[in-house]
Formats: sequence, C-alpha cells, structure tokens
Amino acid sequence: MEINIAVKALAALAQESRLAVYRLLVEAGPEGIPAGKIGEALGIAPSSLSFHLKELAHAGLVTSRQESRFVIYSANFAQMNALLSFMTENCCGGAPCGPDCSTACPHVEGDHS
Amino acid sequence: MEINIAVKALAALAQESRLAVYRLLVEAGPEGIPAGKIGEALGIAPSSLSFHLKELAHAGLVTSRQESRFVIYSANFAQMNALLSFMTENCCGGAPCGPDCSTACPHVEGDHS
DNA sequence: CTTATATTTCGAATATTATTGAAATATGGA
DNA sequence: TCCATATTTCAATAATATTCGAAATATAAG
Repeated sequence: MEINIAVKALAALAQESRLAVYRLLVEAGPEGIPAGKIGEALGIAPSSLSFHLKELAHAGLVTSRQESRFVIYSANFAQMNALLSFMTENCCGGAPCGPDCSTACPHVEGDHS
Repeated sequence: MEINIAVKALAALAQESRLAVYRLLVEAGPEGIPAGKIGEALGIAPSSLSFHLKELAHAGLVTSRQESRFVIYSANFAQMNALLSFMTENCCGGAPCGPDCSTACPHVEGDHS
C-alpha cells in the first residue's frame, strides 16, 4: 500500500459521521445496509451522508451495489486489513516485542505480509 | 474507547508527515527516536515536526521522554490496539465471517480462517 | 556567564474539509 | 406517461488544518 492511499483511508475514517457509518457497516457485515437506513440510523442528512459515503468509497473502505431503487453499502474488509498491515509494518525492526506490540503487529505471531 | 478519541487518533494519522513519523516510531520500537533524528530522517522542518508530534502525542499515539537535551518519542502500541478494536467492534454482528473479515476482527470467536 | 544545540511556541498566510438547501438523476409503480 | 421514492451533485458558507520563519525556552559544555 502506498502512503497516499493509507492517508486517504485514515482521513476517511477521521470524521465522526464517517467513522460511525463505517462501524455500522462493519457490524452489518457483507450484506451491507442501504444508504437511507444508514442516514436514518445515524441521523445524517441525505446530502451529507452521500458526501461521506463517497469519501469512504473513494478511499476503498466501502463498496456499493445497486439493488432496485436502493444503493447498498458494505465494508471492504480487505482494505482495512491492508491499512492495518501498512501501519504496523516492520514493527520494532522485526525484533520480538511485548504483548501490547504483538497484538498490533501480526508479524510476531506468524507470517507478515 | 469513545468515538471522539478514535476520531482524534485517526485524524492524527491521516496526514502524510504524521503517518510517516508514526511508522518510523513503530519500526523503532519502545526505544524510540529523538525529535531531531525524526526530522532529519523525513525532511520535516523543526517547527512543523513539533506541531505534528504534539498532534500525535495529544491523540495518545506516541509518548515522549526527555533524555538530556533530547526529547525521545516512541509509539504507544496500547493506544493503537484500542483503536483497532474500536474500529472492528462487533464485526458482522458477531457471526462467523470470512478470512478477510476475521483477520481484521480479533474478537471473532473460533477459527474462521 | 556565555555560547551552542535541541526543541517548542507564536503568528500569519494558505489550503483543505464539512454542512446544508436546492436542483438533478434514477428507479419502480399507478 | 406521471408521480413518488432514493440518492447524488452543485454551490456557497463556515470551520479547521498545514506550513514555516522568527522568537522563545531549556539543557549542556566551555
């Protein structure tokens, strides 16, 4: 992952409404939720929500599919995994590290992609 | 973790210089790096770097200690772990999910990989 | 005490982001 | 076709962030 992509993904999550939307979509899983339901659940105006969803989608964190009149959004877990890997890359220079670190750094427990 | 804390942490990371600083500190591990070396390694002006380090520190993502004339910064792995947990909380409503999801969601019970 | 080094704070210019109403687009049904 | 529903785009405003030079602070050494 390139740093600009990571920055874009983090910026997409660094906003209260968008983070709430993303967490809702994580909870919903692969089935996703239609845009209207998201706005209803979180109390976000349609035009604001559209702006935020576009931001999340452009960052690759969510995907959308059209289903009849509804646009259904869902979390892109692969992108989140890539982001997490990028942030903890080469943790502690590859040396064994304590429990706090090892939780954040997948390389300690096994392969490090 | 409260959503405002998470947003602050994500905003701290959602900037190219700061993300680079954070990744450098993750790589350095608990020993940390003095501010000057960080600026030198990444080509950031002292006043800008100070601003960014303060932002990261205020978000709880890095800590600092004074050692002689130097201020040594290091990554706070516990805060990153808390952030990751917050973002993937109640993934897929707790239901078993695919390999992509299970990687991102440490809380998922059982082995879905 | 004076000087050099390391880092932070301040100030001001520039750039980016968020919000919302109103208008536009798209789909499905009467 | 015409209307209602779902969502997006546009435009203008308001709020927030970034940058870096210059000045300030702090520690150490001569």
